[in-house]
Amino acid sequence: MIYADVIIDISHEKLDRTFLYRVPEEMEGQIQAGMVVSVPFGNGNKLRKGYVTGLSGEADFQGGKIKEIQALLSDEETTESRLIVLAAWMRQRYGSTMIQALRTVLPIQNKVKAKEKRYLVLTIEAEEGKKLLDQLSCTRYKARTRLLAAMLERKVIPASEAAKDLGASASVLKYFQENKILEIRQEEILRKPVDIRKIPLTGKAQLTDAQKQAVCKIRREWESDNSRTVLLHGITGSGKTLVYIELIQQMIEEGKQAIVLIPEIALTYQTVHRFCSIFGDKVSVLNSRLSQGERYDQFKRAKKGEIQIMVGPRSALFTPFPNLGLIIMDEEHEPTYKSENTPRYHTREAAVKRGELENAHVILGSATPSLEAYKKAQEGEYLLVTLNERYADRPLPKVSIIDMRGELKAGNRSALSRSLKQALEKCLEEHKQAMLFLNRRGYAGFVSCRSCGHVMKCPHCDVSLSEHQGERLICHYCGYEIRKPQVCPVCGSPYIGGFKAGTQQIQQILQKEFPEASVLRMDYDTTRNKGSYEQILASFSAHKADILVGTQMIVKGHDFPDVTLVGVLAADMSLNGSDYRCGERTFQLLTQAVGRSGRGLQPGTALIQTYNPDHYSIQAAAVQDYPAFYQEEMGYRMLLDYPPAAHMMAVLGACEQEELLTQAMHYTALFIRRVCTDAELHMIGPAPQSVGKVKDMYKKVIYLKHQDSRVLIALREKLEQYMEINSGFRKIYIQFDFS
DNA sequence: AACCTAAACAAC
DNA sequence: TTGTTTAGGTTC
Repeated sequence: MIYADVIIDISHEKLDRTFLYRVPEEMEGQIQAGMVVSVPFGNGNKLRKGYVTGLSGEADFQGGKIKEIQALLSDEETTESRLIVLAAWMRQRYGSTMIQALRTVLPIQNKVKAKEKRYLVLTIEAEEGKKLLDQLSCTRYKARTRLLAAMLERKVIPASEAAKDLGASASVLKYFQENKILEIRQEEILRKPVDIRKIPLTGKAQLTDAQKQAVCKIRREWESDNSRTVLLHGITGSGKTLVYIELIQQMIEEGKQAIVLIPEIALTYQTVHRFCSIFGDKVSVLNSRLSQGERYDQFKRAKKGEIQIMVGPRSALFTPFPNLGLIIMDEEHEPTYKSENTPRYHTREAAVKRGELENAHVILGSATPSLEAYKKAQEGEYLLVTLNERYADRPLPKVSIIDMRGELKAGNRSALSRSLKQALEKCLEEHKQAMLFLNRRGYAGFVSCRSCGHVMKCPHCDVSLSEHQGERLICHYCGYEIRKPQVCPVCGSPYIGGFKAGTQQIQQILQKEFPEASVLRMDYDTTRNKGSYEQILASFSAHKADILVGTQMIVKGHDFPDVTLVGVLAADMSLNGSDYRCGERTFQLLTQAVGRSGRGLQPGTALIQTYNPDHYSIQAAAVQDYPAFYQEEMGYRMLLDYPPAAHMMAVLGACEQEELLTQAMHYTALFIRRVCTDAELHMIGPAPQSVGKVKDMYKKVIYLKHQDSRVLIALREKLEQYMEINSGFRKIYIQFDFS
């Protein structure tokens, strides 16, 4: 007798576990984990869909109430079954309900109405049709005659075309339908988000020797018995994409499919363009701006074998390809690869897991690898492949670090240093382009009163309001907006003003300083409309503007050959974060930003403005020395037991009532101390999260560090049980976050 | 989600 | 006492 563990397809926390069902004898040979079955459930024995997650020889459930599986809804092992195994792994690794994990992994969330196209199909023989046509042409039925003549010629005509070009109204169609002369057939059409026709096929570019060597090294690894994940470390401008393209080509020739992961929507435009120009309609795209229906259609197309390459952000990892051969994760270090929703999975880990389950190769690519990946490469768990030369021997840009404290001493209080101003002048004279990077959107970072020091804060969040153009104050966390007050609301002083320039202000300053130059701005505020992102990039790429000012979204992956100057306006901004990763983040942003310069024929320069010119992240980024940075940063992580030196789990709590949250987190800490007496476990907190209140929700956190991730996972499971039983946690939202 | 049960509540 | 609403529990 065989039993199956089945998860019922009902989204409810309390149903989020397996139920044991008996497998009827006739199914014993076919049933497998991952299959979709129909089972009687609940008091009314209503038939419901369920997922088989495992099979066992004996029943570990007593009570004699075990019911029998009604039917198999899928009759073969599907791609989805492997995705279900991936979901089970995610549930266990990151902590979530199985249904939540299944929902992130399986595209079938809610039924989406398929878009349809209607066709007219002739159902009578040609001869009979001709006879009819002769009869009709003698009558006054002009529209009927026209339609029949066209139908005889083409047999199948799209309904829209018949209506528009032939003037075939509904009454005409009705006549033909009633006399069984033609039929209207409906065909589901799958929406295509990329219009391939607009992108010309260009074919592949020649690989450089360094790229060829990298490809060879990767292929050799793939031929070995237990091939490892590859970490492709290529400096900015070394042409990692060409290496990807070469390897994808190989996969397609072998009849396999490839997934290309990119950090976020921002990057899709250029990457997709690049892939489409080589692989044409074999490519499809996913991004968060696609509608539910479009998104679902892309998965369907992949499953049907219509496409071979899927390009998209982290959700593209779950594309149900029938024979997945390769997963490429570009810009592997990007923080957007970490999911913010439960299960809070990291795409890197999930990609490696999926590669393992599907027997597919995985390549992680970056100019500034995450410490996690680089450490694994150093230890031999990943294969490290390095690209050390820029494409076509272009030199790396000359970088100077500008000490802004010196500027202050010299009496320059502007956001632009004197050297940057000079460099901009020179750049504009030579008719080249410049990019200025400032990671602060809006007009000013915060607004405060010069006489009493009062800072304008958001009433719903624990952050200061940012000033935007048009005398508006906006909260960047919840979107709360008010008019800028004329006088200080506390002391009544009129001396109230903004501090710390944002991108809007920089744009204004530039327009004033360089009235003849045209300045584009790209940040969250200018890219909210569909297509605006592409528009800005396209117009800057066509040299319709001289200077591009923007937040971090401008530093990633773009290739503008005319840019010879990059200016980083406040390099230390990301250094002052409360996260242990801020050094790494700063290094990555700066390296990527500096790498935008000098990608064309002209050598480039870069200027980094900072108040911390001696910080190792800034120093290492200036000379693009990753190993040096890694050494330094890793030493710091080891010292303080931060990942990847140890594993860390954050217990995040959120609640509308501050008191309740404080108590609950206090008891959580006590519980942790009680159940885990391991001296190796380091606990920090409970403490307020870096932003202690967002949208009227108070937020607190406990950090737990341990060398062994299994200890943390076990602890998480105990905590989940504790919180399930204890009614004090009813109103508290708890999330677990691994890093 | 769908169903059942017990408790709370209102009306007779 | 009886009917009606509602909160809470159970589902292999």
